[in-house]
Amino acid sequence: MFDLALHYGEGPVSLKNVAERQGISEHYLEQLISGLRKAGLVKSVRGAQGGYTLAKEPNKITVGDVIRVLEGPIAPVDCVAEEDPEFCQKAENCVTKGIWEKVRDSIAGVLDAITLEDMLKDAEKLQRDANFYMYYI
Amino acid sequence: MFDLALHYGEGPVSLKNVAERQGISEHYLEQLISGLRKAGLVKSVRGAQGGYTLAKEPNKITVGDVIRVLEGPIAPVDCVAEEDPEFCQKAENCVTKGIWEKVRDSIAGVLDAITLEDMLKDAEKLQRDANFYMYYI
DNA sequence: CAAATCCCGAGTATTTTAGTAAGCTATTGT
DNA sequence: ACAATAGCTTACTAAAATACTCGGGATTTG
Repeated sequence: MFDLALHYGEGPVSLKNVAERQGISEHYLEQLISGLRKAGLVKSVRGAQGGYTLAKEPNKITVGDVIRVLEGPIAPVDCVAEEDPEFCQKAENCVTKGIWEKVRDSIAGVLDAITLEDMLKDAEKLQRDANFYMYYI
Repeated sequence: MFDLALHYGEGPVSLKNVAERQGISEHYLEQLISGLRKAGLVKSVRGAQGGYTLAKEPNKITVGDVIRVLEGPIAPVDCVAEEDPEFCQKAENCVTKGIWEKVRDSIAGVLDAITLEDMLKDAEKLQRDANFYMYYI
């Protein structure tokens, strides 16, 4: 998704290209992006010169959106999963459940606050810093 | 650890009792508490009438302390583990690493802010609420 | 038509998790 | 002394999750 954000507005990006640039197997990417497409985060264009594009602007997609599709609902333990939490008999007077809920919300808070656009900015900064050190040495 | 906190100041608590009260196998508890003892969070007393006690007051032990012993260093992904993070070639200009660091710190922040004493208070409240509903119905 | 791509379902190797099992060692009460 | 209690240690295991690979089909473009 970061790679797609990087080329947002330049037409469809093929998985072959993403695979090469990011060092991830094309087959594996296909599997991952399938879910992202079904979730409406990317659009696909079939056939030669086809590929994928983000379905929304990079600042409208959060890391939380992506993670929830790829990894499932945020859930430090199953009984406090964001979706379909696993039923537990002891839940009524369980002291740890409240703790896991706090953990879950704190994770979600972080992930939902970061957009793909934020990642682009961070990447630029990383690049600038790398260049700085290059010249310095 | 919560059960030991519950009986803090009453002498050693045997794993047999903890196992019965908390519905966890005694054998499994032995395995878990072994690490907690080595980490200095509990003290053991061998022999008949022996058992375990917290090594510090409940307000001096955080959930983070316990989790780190039982589950290892906090690490949403291995490359940002609190201890001995796994080396990654791409780390130099990895955009996601920073995100995972924020997630890690946010989890640690929650867990380190809750003490066993806090859990005792929460448990009391859960108990009060349960009683309230019992009378109400 | 052929090449480039997306699309889909199955299969797999490794690791982690949450335990079980068996047997030893230390202490205490009678 | 000795039996009962309870801690201590190592090894094993069953099930699930993870991170993939593999093969083949469906679409579109030149």
